[in-house]
Amino acid sequence: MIDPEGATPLYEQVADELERRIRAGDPPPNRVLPGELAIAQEFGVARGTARHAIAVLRARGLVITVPGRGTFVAKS
Amino acid sequence: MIDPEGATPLYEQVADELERRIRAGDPPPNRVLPGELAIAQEFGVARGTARHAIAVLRARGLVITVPGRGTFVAKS
DNA sequence: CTATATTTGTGCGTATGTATG
DNA sequence: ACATACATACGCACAAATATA
Repeated sequence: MIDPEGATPLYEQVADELERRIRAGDPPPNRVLPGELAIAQEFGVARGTARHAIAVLRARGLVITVPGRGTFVAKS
Repeated sequence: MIDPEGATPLYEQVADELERRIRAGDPPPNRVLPGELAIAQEFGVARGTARHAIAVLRARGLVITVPGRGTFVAKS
């Protein structure tokens, strides 16, 4: 699922996978995404990489991050 | 005692010092360790660093943490 | 039963240092 | 010089569990 040796950056691979899930309705709109640590652990990457992936989703308008609360799936 | 400039990470230095105390019987088995905030203040580190140090002690099997109660010295 | 205080759990934001390609 | 990735460390805020008044 995640290929550390691949040409595309890890944070992009993680972002793509998370986007795939969101579009599949997991998690649904207005629900929180797993936290940075949870994502980092699941994908076996550093927290910074998980953060970077979330930033990509934010740039894509898929999620909204609220400091101290979490990252929510934007209502499409 | 704690060297912020040292090569070894702060959380490890704190963990080592706490282990030294535990082995010296302070605190004794089944007694609670100082809380994360107390440890952080005493050593002049952030709470996250104190948490990390406690996690190390837990991994070493020296302490057991109970949410909402505290961290206890494991009976050796 | 409710309220409060304490402690751990979680989550985010940020900064710095190191290593690699 | 730059991008990627990891590790460490700081801070802040809120949630959950526990104990007690």
